[in-house]
Amino acid sequence: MILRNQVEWALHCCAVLAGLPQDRRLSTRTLAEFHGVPKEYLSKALQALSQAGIVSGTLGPAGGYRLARPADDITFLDIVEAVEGRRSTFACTNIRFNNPCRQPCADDGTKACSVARIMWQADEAWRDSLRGITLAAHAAILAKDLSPEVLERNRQWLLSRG
Amino acid sequence: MILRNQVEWALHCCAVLAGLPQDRRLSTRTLAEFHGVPKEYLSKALQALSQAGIVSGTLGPAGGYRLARPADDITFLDIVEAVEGRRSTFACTNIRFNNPCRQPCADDGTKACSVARIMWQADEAWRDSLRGITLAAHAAILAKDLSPEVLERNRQWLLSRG
DNA sequence: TAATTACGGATATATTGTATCCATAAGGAT
DNA sequence: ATCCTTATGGATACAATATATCCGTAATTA
Repeated sequence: MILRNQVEWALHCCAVLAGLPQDRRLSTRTLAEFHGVPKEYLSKALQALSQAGIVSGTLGPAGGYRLARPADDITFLDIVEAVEGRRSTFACTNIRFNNPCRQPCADDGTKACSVARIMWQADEAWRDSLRGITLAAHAAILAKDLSPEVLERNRQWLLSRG
Repeated sequence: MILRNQVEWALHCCAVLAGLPQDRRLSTRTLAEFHGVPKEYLSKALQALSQAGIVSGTLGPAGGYRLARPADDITFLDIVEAVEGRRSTFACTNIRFNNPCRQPCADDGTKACSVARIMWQADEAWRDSLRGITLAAHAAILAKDLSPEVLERNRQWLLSRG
């Protein structure tokens, strides 16, 4: 069980977009070169983000992507779910109903399986954690991790491409 | 991203074993019939549990599996990790190092990527949640969910098989 | 008109999950 | 002793998903 590579790419792309002026756009080509990942496949992830309303894409030359909302209104969970989907990591197939000695309606079956409830509760803890981190909060972390020089150099390289 | 079917099977098998006397054993055949899952494939999950020291398997007729430890000393996380492995759901490929304008040693690279740290923190929240539920705790939940009659009927069916 | 872009569909390949089969060793019953 | 049942582990086949590429279309700018 592991998340798609696209999740990592999408998170880094959004982090990059969050560090730029809202009106500036970056093309798939630029984002792919910056991160060293295949352009065509990255495009699929960006399209998923676009469809989820996290980024906004425009056509034509000088087109590309920008964040569709303020950075403090986009959480890591938003991005992960846009690319990975919203299904729980645990799929309950209701094997309790396969029980050969179970009489019909012995238990009503309206309640979810106790095992599934526990697993879904853990998923919710995972989501809560990711819901607690916005792109703005991540930018603050990044500012502590990297030197101003590195951040500025990246910024200039990206803005020179578009 | 989704957990193996084997995780669900392993959890239910362990829950069943937790409801039986410690000295009684259940065979793969019985566990597979009870849950309506393929015997050969379930066997792989039980072998993983055995190798992780969660259940103990013995050979020969009247052989089978029992819990290797008391039910209050086995957590959901133990079982999930035995079957699914201990890798994080997020694999960091360090795409930050692909940055074309990055100068060598601009940042030291000893620190994990900020994105990965956030994702791994969420994984830890997931693990914490599963670590908090033991098989004994689950048995108490099950006792509330199901009627004593159903539990006893299951118990008798299982003990009659072995 | 030409070039560049996002977008979406179709396809191909690689990796992983699911499932089965078989050989082996060990324990219990006859 | 012999036979049956069991766990264990290896090998294999098949299905589903992830990864990646290619192409056609529409929109936008120069």
